[in-house]
Amino acid sequence: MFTTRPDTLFGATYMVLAPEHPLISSLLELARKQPRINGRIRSARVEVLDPSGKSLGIMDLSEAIGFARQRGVDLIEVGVKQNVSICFAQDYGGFRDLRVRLNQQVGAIQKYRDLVAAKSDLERTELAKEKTGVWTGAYATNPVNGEKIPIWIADYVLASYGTGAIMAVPAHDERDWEFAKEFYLPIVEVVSKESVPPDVSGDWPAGSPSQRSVDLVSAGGRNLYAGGDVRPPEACYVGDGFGINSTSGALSLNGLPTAEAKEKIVAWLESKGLGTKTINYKLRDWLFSRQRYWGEPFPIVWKEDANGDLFHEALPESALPVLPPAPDDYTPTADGQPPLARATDWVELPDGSVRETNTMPQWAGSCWYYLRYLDSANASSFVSTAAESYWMSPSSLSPLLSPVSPFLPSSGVDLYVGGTEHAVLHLLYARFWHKVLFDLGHVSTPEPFFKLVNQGLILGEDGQKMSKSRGNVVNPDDILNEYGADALRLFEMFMGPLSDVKPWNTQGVAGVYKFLGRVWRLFVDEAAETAFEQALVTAEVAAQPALLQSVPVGASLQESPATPAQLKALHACIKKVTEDLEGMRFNTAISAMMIFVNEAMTWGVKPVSVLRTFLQLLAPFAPHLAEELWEKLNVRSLPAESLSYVAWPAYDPSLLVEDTLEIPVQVNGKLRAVIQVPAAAANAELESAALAAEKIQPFLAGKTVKKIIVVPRKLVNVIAA
RNA sequence: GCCGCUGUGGCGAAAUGGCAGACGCAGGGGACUUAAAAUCCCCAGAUCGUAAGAUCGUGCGGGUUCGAGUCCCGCCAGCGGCACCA
Repeated sequence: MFTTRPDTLFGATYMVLAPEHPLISSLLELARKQPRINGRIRSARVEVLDPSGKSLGIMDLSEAIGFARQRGVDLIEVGVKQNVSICFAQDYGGFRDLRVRLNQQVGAIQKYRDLVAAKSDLERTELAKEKTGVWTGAYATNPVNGEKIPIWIADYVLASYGTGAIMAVPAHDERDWEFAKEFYLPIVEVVSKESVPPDVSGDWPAGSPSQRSVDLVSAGGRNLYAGGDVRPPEACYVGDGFGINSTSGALSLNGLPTAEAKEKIVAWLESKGLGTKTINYKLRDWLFSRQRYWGEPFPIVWKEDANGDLFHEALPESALPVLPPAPDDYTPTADGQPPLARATDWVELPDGSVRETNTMPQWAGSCWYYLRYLDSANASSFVSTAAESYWMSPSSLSPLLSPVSPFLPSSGVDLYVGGTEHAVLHLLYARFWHKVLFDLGHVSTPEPFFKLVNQGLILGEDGQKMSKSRGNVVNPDDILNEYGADALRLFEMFMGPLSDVKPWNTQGVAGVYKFLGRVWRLFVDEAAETAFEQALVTAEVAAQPALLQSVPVGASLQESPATPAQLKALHACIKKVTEDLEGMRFNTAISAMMIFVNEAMTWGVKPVSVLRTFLQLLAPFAPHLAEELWEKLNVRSLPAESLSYVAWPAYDPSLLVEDTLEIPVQVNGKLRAVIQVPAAAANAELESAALAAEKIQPFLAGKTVKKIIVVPRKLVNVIAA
C-alpha cells in the first residue's frame, strides 16, 4: 500500500486495490479452491508467511507444521511456486470466514474486472469521473489501531502507480471522498485546519464506524453508516493541518502539525517493520515504440527461458550502435509486424535470440541532438568533454562577461522554441535524458535549455486545428512551390505574435509575396525586368540563373548621398527591426520594413548606401531575395561578400529627431484638436497654443478653465467646467 | 479538476497609462490596357448627417486616474496542455 499522507492513517476507513492487482487473482483463486492445510500440504518445502504476508523464511514441511502448532495456528497453503508451498500461518477459522465472504463476492468481482478490462484508457482516465468499485469481501487490519477495514477494488486506483494499492482516507482525499459518498463508506476526520490542543482532540472514538459496521454483506455490500459518535466532516480537506482523532494505545498524532505527524508515524511504522519511507519519481509514459522503419532500432533482443517464456535482454555496449538493415520493402508485413521484421537475416541472431523490430520515435534522436551538434564529426564519443564544456558549461564563458548578470549569454542552448503540444513532452524528455547524462558524468550541467518560448499553433483557414479528418490541412510544399521559401517564411512571421495561436490564410501569403515583389522592383529596372521575364519563357532551365544575374539594377539607384528624410526613414527602420528582433516581434519588424519600402518607392533617386543597409535588415526575414539583391548591388559597387558575414547595422538616434510635433489637444479628456508645435516648445508654449487652437474654442465657450495638464511632447488636456 | 494563453474593424493584427485600428488581407472607386491579369493612386470601425461635424466603440460589471485596450477587483467566453499519480 502506497501513500503520501501517512499522517492520515487513523482516518483510513477502507482500502482499494487496482482491479488488475495480482492479489485479486490470488483472492479469487482462494475462493475457488479449498486450500490445503497443515498435514495435507504436499510440498516438502514451505515458505511461511505471517498474517500480514511477510515471509518468515523457507523451511521443511515438518518444521513448518511444528512452527505453526507451537503458536496455536494453522498452516494454510495459498499457492505453490517452484515446488515450494506458500503458506500463511494463522487461525483457519478466520480464514474460512474470509472464504465464505469471498465466495459471495466472487461473481461481482469478476464482473467488475471484466467491465474495467473492456474500458479503453480514455474511458478510464479522461472520461470516467464517476467512481465505480466492488467490495472484495476481504478485510485488512489497520496497524495503528487494529481496526478491520474493508478491501475494495476500484478502477480509480491505477495498477501502474505506486503499489496499485491505497489506503482510503475519504475525509482528506477528494477521490476517496467521492468514492465513500457513492458507497456510503465511513468518513473520519483526522486532520483539522486549526490547531487543537491534544487533550481535547478526542481519542479514536469508541463505537467508531469501522467497529460498528463491518458486516458489509448483510447490508448488501453497502456500509450504511448514519452518523453517531463521529460526525463526518462537511467537506473534504486535503491540505495540511493538525492531527485529531488519531490516538490509540500504540501512539498518538493528536495536535501534531502534518509534517511532524508524518515523521512520527513513519518512524513508528518503520520501528515495527510495517513500512518504509520511500521517494517516488514520476515520469509520464509517452508511447515510445513505433511499428515503422524510420527510427532508431532498440538495442534489445528477445530470448526464451527454460519454460519457453520470452524475456528481453539489452545488448552489450560492444554491440552498439544497432544499425537498421536496408530492406527492399519498407511497409509492415501482412500480419502486422513492423517493417524491420522483413529483414529476417538481421532479426535472427546466431545464438537463437531475436531482435526487437519496433523502432524508437523520431524525438528519441532529437532529445539529444543539440549535444551531438557540438561535435558532430567525433567518431569515438557522442561529444568530447572539451566541446561539451566549451558550449554547455557556464564556467567556459569569457571572463569579460560578468558571471552574475542573468542577461548575458548563457551556457547551453539559449532558446528552445516549440509549440506546447509537442514541446511539453519533448522538452520534458530532453531534459530528463540530459539529467541522466549528467548523473552519469557525461555532461557538465543538469539543465540543457536556458529559455523556453512556446510558439502558437497555426490553425487551418477555418480557424480549427489542422487535421486530415477536418480536411483543412495546408501543405507547406504547395505554398513553397507557388510563392517560394522567402514568402512562406515571411508570412509565418508576419501573421502575428510568435506565441499566439492564429489561423492560416493563403491570401495573406499572396500579400507578403506582393511585398517581396515591391522590394525587387525597388532595386531592379522595370524595363530590364520585363525583358528578363520574356527571356525566361524561352530559356533553358540551366540558363535561367545566369539570366537572373544579368538583370541590372534600376537607373534610379545611384551612389549619391542620402537626404535627411531618406536617412530618417532608414534609421527608423533599423531601430524598429533591431528592437523587434530582440523581442521576437517579427510581425511588427516586417511592418516597419513595409513602411520603409512604401516610402522608398516614391524616391526619384535611391542612394545605394541606404538600400544596401535595408537589405541587411531584410536578410533574416527573406534571406534568398536579400542575398540575390545584395549580390547585384555589390557587382556594381563593393567587392562581393555574402550578406551573412556583414555586421548588423546600427542606427543613429540623432537622425530620428523631429523638428515639429503634432500634439493632440483634449478638452475634459476628449480629443478635440491636433496642433503643430516646434519639438523644443516649452510647456507654457504648448498651453497657449492649445488654448488658442480654433477647434477647441467651441468646447471652452461659457466655461472656465480649471486646470491644464501638459505632457511634454505628447499631449495637452484642458479641464474646463 | 489543475495549469497556461487569448478576447480590439468583414479577417490577421498594431498601440512606453496620452490621437484606438499602424502594417497587411478581403472589399469599393480610379489610372494604365482593345480587354483582362499584373502594377500604380485614392477610400474604408459603427450610427446619424448632403456636408462641416456629432455620438458611440477594444468580451461583461465595478474601481483607480485629468485621461484606461493598457493598471486593480470580480465575472463570462474561446483555445491549448496535463489529468483519478494517493
